[in-house]
Amino acid sequence: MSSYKHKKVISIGTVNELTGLSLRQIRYYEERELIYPERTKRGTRKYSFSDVETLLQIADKREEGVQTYEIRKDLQGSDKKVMERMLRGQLNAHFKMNK
Amino acid sequence: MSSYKHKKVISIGTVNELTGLSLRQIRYYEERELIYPERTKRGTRKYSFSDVETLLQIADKREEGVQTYEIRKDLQGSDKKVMERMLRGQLNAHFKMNK
DNA sequence: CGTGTAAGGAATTCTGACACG
DNA sequence: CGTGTAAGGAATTCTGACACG
Repeated sequence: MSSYKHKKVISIGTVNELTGLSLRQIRYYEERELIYPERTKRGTRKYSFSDVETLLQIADKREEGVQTYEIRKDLQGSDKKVMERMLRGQLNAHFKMNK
Repeated sequence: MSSYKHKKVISIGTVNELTGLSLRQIRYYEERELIYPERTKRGTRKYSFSDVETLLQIADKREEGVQTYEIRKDLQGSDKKVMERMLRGQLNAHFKMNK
């Protein structure tokens, strides 16, 4: 479930190819805390497919002129939704209170 | 289904960390046609999570002393099984002849 | 604020080869 | 056969900064 999508294995150059965003943009969105890549021992950034998806969403918002500060709030909102959904799923699985 | 698992986005250094295999070994198994990484324009190899799994299987076989030639035959055998399984699934979906 | 760029250094990856066996 | 290693070059990534606005 969290295995391939969230594993941080993609280098910034590949993320650039996957998203079309410049290295500068990708690093800047990290600085603004929209994404959270990991670092290898030598300090190179590693991204997950999930990060790539988020970057694609960011690119859309940016084209609409939305500022990074606003985008961060939106992303946190949808993160919360995902968490809630997962939590609900877990609870349902345990207590079998669905339908 | 084929999206994240088969997308070639992982560089050889990361594959080394994920599998514990040396760069030399990883490249050699490609030479012996056990795995098929893609190349970027500049020629660097890119692997998928699926390739990483295959490499893990190769490592196990090699520890048992199995030669690369034999391993290739085994891998092709399991590839065939996977293909058959997928094909059967497709057929079932279309003709609803399951159970 | 968001992004481009030149700068210098450090780490990565590539290939072909010699080595051992 | 399978893997290590030294070799030299090319490409990648990093950071901090100046620029425009």
